[in-house]
Amino acid sequence: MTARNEDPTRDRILQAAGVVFAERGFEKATVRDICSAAEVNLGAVNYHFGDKQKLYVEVLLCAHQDFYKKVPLPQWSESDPPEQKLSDFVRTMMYRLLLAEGLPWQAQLLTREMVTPSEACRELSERSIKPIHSLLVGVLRELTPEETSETDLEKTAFSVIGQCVFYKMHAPVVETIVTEEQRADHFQPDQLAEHITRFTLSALGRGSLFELTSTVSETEANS
Amino acid sequence: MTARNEDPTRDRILQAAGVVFAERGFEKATVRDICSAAEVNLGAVNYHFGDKQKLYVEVLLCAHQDFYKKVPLPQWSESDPPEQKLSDFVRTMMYRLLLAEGLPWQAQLLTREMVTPSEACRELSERSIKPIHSLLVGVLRELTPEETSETDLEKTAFSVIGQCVFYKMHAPVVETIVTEEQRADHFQPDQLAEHITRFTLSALGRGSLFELTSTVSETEANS
DNA sequence: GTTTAATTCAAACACGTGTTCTAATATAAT
DNA sequence: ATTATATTAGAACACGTGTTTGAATTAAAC
Repeated sequence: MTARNEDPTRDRILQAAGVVFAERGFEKATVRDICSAAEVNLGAVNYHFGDKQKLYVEVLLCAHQDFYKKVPLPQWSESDPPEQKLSDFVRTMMYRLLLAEGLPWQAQLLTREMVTPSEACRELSERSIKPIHSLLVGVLRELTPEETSETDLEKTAFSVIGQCVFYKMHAPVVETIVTEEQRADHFQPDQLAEHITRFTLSALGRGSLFELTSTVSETEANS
Repeated sequence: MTARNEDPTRDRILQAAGVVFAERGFEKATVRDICSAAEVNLGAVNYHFGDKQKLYVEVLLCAHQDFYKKVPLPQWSESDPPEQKLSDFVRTMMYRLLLAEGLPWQAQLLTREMVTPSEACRELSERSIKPIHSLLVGVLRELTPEETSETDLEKTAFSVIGQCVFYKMHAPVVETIVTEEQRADHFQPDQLAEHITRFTLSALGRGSLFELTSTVSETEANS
């Protein structure tokens, strides 16, 4: 049948476990579900991976490698204005967070770990998170005074990320507050990204929140 | 309801279930734990409440009533400057979120529901969330131009709340990025509240983030 | 005091979970 | 072909969960 493509049950498990874990998370995903999805015997997980947790770590590792090969972090040319970089960063963030359903399971799984890291493999989650964080800090450094402390930069980064993640994590909350129409009309990823970008730029003294379309303008609206 | 209370095991269960649910959440809290903590027979939960879920709803209802009688939302005098109101709001938020351990279990439980609402009783969670949200929107309205749309106000409110909630929800992430010392020195509730307040005010065109230490932060302004 | 209902208690039940066991089978080396 | 090893299969195990049961006990009513 299959020459040597994807038949070794180990790979089938890895694949199936990926989507099941991505859908349900570590706790709620059962070994039986995974084996059933992989069309593999129940004992196979323990035979090939030792136990459920080791399988999870393995899956996460693969997802991490796959994903960051296929979807590397954006890299701008040095000359790009930092406002543009921030805008891109936020938009990418919102896309990843809110459209993860449509993306391959790797993205979903990593997003899940980023948002609710499992106590199992913190070290691994760090590897997904830290690059994103430093990228953002780098952009923010271009947008803040020279003498800004590292601590303040980090808090600012958390302010940006906090805004983004909120819409993913607290979708239920948002749903109870804004109407269906409002959400359809004004709470789509692009619009949210624009709001967050403008809010942040305004906080950093670049542009103002509501008045002008100021993403790349030079208006020094100070008060 | 019943004039006579004190010991009826029902109350003991309610009390014990409160702290156990607050600590571990609905899923991870076991009926055995609760009954053991209440020093009550295992079957008592089912006898008095039907099942675990009905008990949870009951507990949440009580917590909600208790908490909002004891700790009502802050109400300022009309004359208070809106900057002060925002500062108070954010600080209260951070205290509730980050110091919930020290607060009675009701706060912890409600915070938990606010942050990860259980599918069981969404309607109940709404009752905790909406007042907070409208309070914030009210404050923000004073801080934004008249013509600001309701939608923009709401996004701005989510920007504020997102920043606050981030430190609660993603504590693990923060821990991987900032060092222990940094956290002890610069990431305490008061300092985070100040950053968030200044970030937000700056975004709204009031004050600037890093330069001046103008805003209300240290001044003991109790009302 | 007797009777009746409500409550407590210990034990067991039903079920889902991760894991392990042993025999059967495929795969490869000799 | 024979042997040795690696893998699979299905069943069973061990354990934790919420829930139920039925007898024992208490409290109340008559």
